Amino acid sequence: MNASSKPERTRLSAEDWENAALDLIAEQGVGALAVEALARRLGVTKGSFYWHFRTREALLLAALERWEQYGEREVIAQIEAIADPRERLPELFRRVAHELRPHRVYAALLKALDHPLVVPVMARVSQRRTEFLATAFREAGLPPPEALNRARLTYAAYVGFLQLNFTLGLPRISHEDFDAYVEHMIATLIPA
Amino acid sequence: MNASSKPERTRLSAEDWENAALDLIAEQGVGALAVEALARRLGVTKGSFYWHFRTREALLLAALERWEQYGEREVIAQIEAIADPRERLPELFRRVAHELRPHRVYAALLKALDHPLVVPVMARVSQRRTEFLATAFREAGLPPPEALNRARLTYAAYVGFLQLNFTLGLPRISHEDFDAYVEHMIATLIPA
DNA sequence: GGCAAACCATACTCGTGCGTATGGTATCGG
DNA sequence: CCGATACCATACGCACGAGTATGGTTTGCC
Repeated sequence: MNASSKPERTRLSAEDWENAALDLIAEQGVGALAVEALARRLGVTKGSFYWHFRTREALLLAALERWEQYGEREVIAQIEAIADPRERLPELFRRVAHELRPHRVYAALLKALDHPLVVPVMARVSQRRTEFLATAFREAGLPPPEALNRARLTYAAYVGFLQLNFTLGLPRISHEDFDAYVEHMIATLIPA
Repeated sequence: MNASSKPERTRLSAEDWENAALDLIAEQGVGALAVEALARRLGVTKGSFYWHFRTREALLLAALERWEQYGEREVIAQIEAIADPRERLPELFRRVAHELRPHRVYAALLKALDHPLVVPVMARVSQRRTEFLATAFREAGLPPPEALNRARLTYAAYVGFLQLNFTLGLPRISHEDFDAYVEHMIATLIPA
């Protein structure tokens, strides 16, 4: 029992701080990312932090870039591995719908679009994902201009869902209702 | 020329502060709502503010409630005035798409979902609007369970669109492309 | 025209969180 | 085993924004 019970009494690296920052952001939002709070969380003090980073913003930036790098690698790879292009979109929907961890950070960053540092990161990520969706819709048979609009619509629906059901706690949808909702999305957004 | 050139040298009421607060929120977000800044904007000092409100949070709360009250009255009334239920949804889409002012506040509040005070307000507003959409979809011929899911999907798409194209400045979509997008939404989300 | 209430200005206090200064302890190559 | 470098603790300074204290000015009303 020495994996995550006590705060791991080794010394820290910059990456440790970045990962801890992402955890904190996922749990309490960007606004809660304070250096003294993070230090307490890691069982050290500010003195440690300011050895690794020049400023609080530097940590935030590093954490965001880290997230941008290692964020969606697996999902995209898994989907592109599916042979039949017409099977990719429904599979993507269902797979994404049953994740949780990755959405937390994304939802937290959506709530923090005040902050100038997160805007460009979110813009890049959202842009890439929308384009990924657009090609998937083209491969599913939609003519290019419609594929792009459908991708925009789909990704907007994803983003909005996070806000409404994650951040706001709109009438806590049940497990079965959620599955029905996902199937409804598939039926209306993906061409037969 | 004495309507809005100089800051209106009359004395202020609580409502004046609330409206000014909403303007500021729409422009710069909830985070920028500071009492000294607002006071400067109105050409007075803090001394005035703390006569009208007990605290900064009290102002925010009052402003939010004000917005919740007088927010969507007209739109809903206009739409319900349309005789043919099947014409209501496309008309709603087009009409909402060509507004601007109301979306600014809503988008600003979406960015401020960190703040505990805005969450319940946004939850109530979003809930009501979703239900309004659901009945509209039922009136358009969708069976009740599907109507609800379609309403959720539609409203999520709206929220997501605001985030992606308003807050983030994703590739500034052109006017014609935007109209095409709206028509695409109508075609895919509204039953024939 | 004068008094009471409403409204506003000025000058503070105070908490909070960032950043700095400086000295201490662990770790590792030679 | 010893010095250099990496890592951390403690104790500060400092800016900024909320809230308070207190007194001044305007406005409505008798």
